[in-house]
Amino acid sequence: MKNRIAQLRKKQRYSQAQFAAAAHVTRQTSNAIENDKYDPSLGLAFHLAQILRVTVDELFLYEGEN
Amino acid sequence: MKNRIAQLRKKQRYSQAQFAAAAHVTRQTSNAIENDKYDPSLGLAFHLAQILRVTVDELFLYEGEN
DNA sequence: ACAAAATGTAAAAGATGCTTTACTAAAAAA
DNA sequence: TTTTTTAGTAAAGCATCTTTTACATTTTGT
Repeated sequence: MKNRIAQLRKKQRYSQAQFAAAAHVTRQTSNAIENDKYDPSLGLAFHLAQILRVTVDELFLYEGEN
Repeated sequence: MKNRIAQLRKKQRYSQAQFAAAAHVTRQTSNAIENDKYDPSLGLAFHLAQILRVTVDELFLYEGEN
């Protein structure tokens, strides 16, 4: 699943560390998600979307992968 | 996190078993999610939303829980 | 060029999601 | 009421997500 985290994070001038702190997760988690190492939990997906002021559907691009 | 799965599933006249089959998960998984035992993975959330023809944001109600 | 900040990555451990097997209870249909 | 279908629940095991600690590389600022 692809996402637009990096794009939107940069637009709001967050570093990965700042963004991770805002989301109450570690920088490693934030980085892994941003770089498609794995998908976040649903709750975290909502939280990230909220911080970036978009919907979950706008932040993540689901392509029937499975 | 609350959800509207039961409501929308019934509207489309799926049994839990039929719905689970459509989603390619077990009936137990479908039932547990529907009854708020745990949240689905993000991928499954998208899949369920797709089957019920709503967005993830419409299907799940995030209330800043955590 | 040098220092500082930001990003990428890895391994181990704990937490959560999903499956399998199996059994019970409630609701619908006959 | 009896049968059949649908829904709820539980425990064990494997898979995935997240943290912690730690280090390497790249980018930015001076």
